[in-house]
Amino acid sequence: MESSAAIYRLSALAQPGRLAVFRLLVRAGPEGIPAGEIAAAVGLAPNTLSAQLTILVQAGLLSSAREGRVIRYAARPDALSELIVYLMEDCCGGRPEICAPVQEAAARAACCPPAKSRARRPLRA
Amino acid sequence: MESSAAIYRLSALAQPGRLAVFRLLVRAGPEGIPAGEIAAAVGLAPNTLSAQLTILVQAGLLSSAREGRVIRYAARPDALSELIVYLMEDCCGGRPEICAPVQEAAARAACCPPAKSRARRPLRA
DNA sequence: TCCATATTTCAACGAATGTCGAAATATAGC
DNA sequence: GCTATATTTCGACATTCGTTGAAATATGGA
Repeated sequence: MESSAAIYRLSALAQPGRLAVFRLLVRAGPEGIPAGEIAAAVGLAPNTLSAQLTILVQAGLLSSAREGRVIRYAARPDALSELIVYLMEDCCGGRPEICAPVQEAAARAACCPPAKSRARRPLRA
Repeated sequence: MESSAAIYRLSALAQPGRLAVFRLLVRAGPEGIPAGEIAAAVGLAPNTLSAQLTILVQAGLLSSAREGRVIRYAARPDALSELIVYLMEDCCGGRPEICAPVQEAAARAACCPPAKSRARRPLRA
């Protein structure tokens, strides 16, 4: 992931309204939520929310799809993966004890059993 | 983790200079780097860097320790864990296939073999 | 004590950001 | 075509943010 893309995603998330929207949509899953319902849920004016949604979409964090009169927004899990990987890059540099807790925390947060234990090769060191 | 703390950390990272500093210190490990060397590495004026370091410290992302005339700054891995966990919270809601890729990506990014395979209980569904 | 080095603090400036009201656009149903 | 609903776009405003130059503080050594 490129540095500038990471900045866009981080600053998109670094605002109370947008973070609330993103977390709401992460919880909502792939079906997403129409803009109007999002506005009601997070307590933002429709036009204000529209501006924030635009920023989240441009950052790649959300996808949008029109369904008749409503537009559904959904979180893009890949965008989150990429950002996390970028932030953790080279985080141990040969000292596994440093980033192992980070890894474990991420695994726990994922709140589901590991898909299948695939071969894990240490990239460095 | 509290929402406001997450906002502080995200906006601390959402700026090119600060993100460069944080990543540099993540790579540098627990020994950290003196402020002057950081300034030279990322190409910021000492006073500008000082302001950015203050923001990163206040967000809890860095620790600082004076050593004689220099002040060493180091990344706090726990702060990153907490932020990642917060962003991934409830990310699957009963649909493991959604966040499993995120979890695997995080595990790969950690670039070291899993510390020890401790019991992994699915938190939800 | 005096000086050099390392870092921070202060005040000020231009640029970017978030929110609001009003108007515009898009879709569905009659 | 007309009306109602859903959402976006536009223009303006106050606020916040990042950088700069100058001055201040802290530490170590002669």
